[in-house]
Amino acid sequence: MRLVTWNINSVRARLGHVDHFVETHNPDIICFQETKVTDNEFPLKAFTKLGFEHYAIAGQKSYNGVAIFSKIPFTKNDTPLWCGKDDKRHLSVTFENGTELHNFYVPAGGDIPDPEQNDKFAHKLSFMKEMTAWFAEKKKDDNKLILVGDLNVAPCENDVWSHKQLLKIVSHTPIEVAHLGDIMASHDWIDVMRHFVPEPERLYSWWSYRSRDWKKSNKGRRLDHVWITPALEGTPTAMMVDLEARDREKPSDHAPVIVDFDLAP
DNA sequence: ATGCCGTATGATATACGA
Repeated sequence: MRLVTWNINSVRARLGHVDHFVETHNPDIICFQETKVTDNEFPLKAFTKLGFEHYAIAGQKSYNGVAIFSKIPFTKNDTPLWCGKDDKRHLSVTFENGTELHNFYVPAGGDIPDPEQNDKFAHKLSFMKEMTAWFAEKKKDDNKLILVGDLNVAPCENDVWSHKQLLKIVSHTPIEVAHLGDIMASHDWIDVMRHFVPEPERLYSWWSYRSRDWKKSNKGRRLDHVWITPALEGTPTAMMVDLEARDREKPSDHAPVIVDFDLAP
């Protein structure tokens, strides 16, 4: 089973990229973030044409939005109102073998890394705290869970181009890294990307639009994640960040992360 | 942190991304 997480930065602006990606990598399941489209405007036909018969979408106008497309059947689960907002940042589905997939888009958090001065940063921290409490509440040793998405935190030193220079930059501040660590501890989550590419190797999934040559400057960050619970330990067989997608004409600023599992959900 | 791009919107300026 091949699973993908991809912050697409507008699904409608990126349909050609999706076609190319699916033809090249033939995923079974794709989780998108930042679809930026309401459910009634979602370009579903493009996905059924690609063979994704099963889907769950939760979007809003302009901002946010998550979606799951799958060739494997699932049932959609109810999800909480994170921070009391219905802002379309989480989808959860369960496959027939009981594996539960969670697709998250954690708030970006704005520019100033101080919850007193910046409501967006306060929202990000609260969102992560709620995730910790929610998964702690849900925890059972035999839970087969996969969590993917744009978590907007690059936790390891080599998840960013300069650990030292980004310590006060939102996405790599110690408080965010600690909050992400709390979520990981809440269900003993395993970081699948770092299982395949351990520190101190550099590992990024996002590069700013603002550099002239993203590949040459390579000032990236690992904001996208794939985690599994211990009940699924050993099932991932390969991981790849698709740099080619980031290098195409008018790309998303995030690259797709591909993980292969020895699983038949 | 540098550098200033990209998406979306009752748009031609502004919010947001990170």
